[in-house]
Amino acid sequence: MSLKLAMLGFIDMMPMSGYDLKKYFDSSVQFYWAATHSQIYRTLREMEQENLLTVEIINQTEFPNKKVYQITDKGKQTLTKWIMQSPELPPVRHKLLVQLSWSDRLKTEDIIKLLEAYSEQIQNRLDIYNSAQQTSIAELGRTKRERLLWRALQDNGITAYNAELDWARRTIEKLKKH
Amino acid sequence: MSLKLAMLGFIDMMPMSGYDLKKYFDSSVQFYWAATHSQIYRTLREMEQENLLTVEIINQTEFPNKKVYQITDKGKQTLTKWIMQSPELPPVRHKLLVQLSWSDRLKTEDIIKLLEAYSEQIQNRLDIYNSAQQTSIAELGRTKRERLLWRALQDNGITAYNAELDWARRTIEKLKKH
DNA sequence: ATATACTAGTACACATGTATACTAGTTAAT
DNA sequence: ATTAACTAGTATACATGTGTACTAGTATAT
Repeated sequence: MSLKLAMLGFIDMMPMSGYDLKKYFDSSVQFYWAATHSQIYRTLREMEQENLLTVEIINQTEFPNKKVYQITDKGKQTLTKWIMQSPELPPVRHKLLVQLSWSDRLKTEDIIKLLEAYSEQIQNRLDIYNSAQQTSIAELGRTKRERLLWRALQDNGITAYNAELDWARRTIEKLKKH
Repeated sequence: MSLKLAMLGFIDMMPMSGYDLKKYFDSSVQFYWAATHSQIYRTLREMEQENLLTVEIINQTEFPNKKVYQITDKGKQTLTKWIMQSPELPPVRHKLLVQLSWSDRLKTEDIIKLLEAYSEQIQNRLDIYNSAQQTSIAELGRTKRERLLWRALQDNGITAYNAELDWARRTIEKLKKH
């Protein structure tokens, strides 16, 4: 449902192809709702069958032909309905925590190495979030309030990853003191 | 893989049935790696075929018969290998953020209601994390260091949800000032 | 007396996500 | 001259996760 929601939102901004959608996903929502191209093309076909979208085949000479999807009235109504759905807690799938659960069989230094490697990954992600490019995406919002919202989405990632980084450092300290 | 890792870890503590496993999942790892009973029973069969586990059917008179699974040597080796795997960033599937992405079509008060409903969910989750029951689970660790680790897992959840709660409140304030 | 919850599983169907291979022309780089 | 990257999609297999129905006996509650 959320994949369809995200896709509908983009297509509502502007009619576009699956190929375009994939690029928009990768440059914006990727960090809180990633999608592969297989998923996107499959879901476009589904949404067309559900009459949320209509297709038009655009013939191109220099490039392969493309299918441009447009949102229908039913699609717009569905979009609004989904946006207002009561929010749920994001499901967590935290592999590192599972690893740590059973890591008592490792040497303390190896547990610390796990946490340090993890911290590095987080730091890389934070670097991307703080990059000028990410910031400028939020400024593409169509209204002042939409820009405020998009900045809040970016803030969410930065806040969450900073908390995670703090936690990793605290945990490393506790292991060292132990 | 992580499901198998989590299951192997439990069975390595003590031979047990799928039914037992489900209960352990629900009372401990559930918040960072949830599993349904369908998934657990299916995966037990797979792991037996891969020679990570052996089964023994225990006949019971007052209850249905049960299948008790035990870890093999290969299972123990695999467990250690998986624990040491280089950590990855947890994939994020944050539906609320997708909703907020396209929420500019709502009234500001309705966006705030979304964020408030979300905060409530987080608060509920935090209450569970802070409950005496959750705390005592960490104290069941078999060694001092394992207890330290299990407390760190609990700390991870508390830290992450507090950060999320702070973010939601900040975002509500920004929307109100707007 | 009846309904509910617990124990312990099997069997499916379906939804969602991932990974690759394939086609096929165009442009840019080494 | 050849390789790589870009555009735009199809096809398919597989992995993972969710939901529900079914069996069947025991214990507890109303």
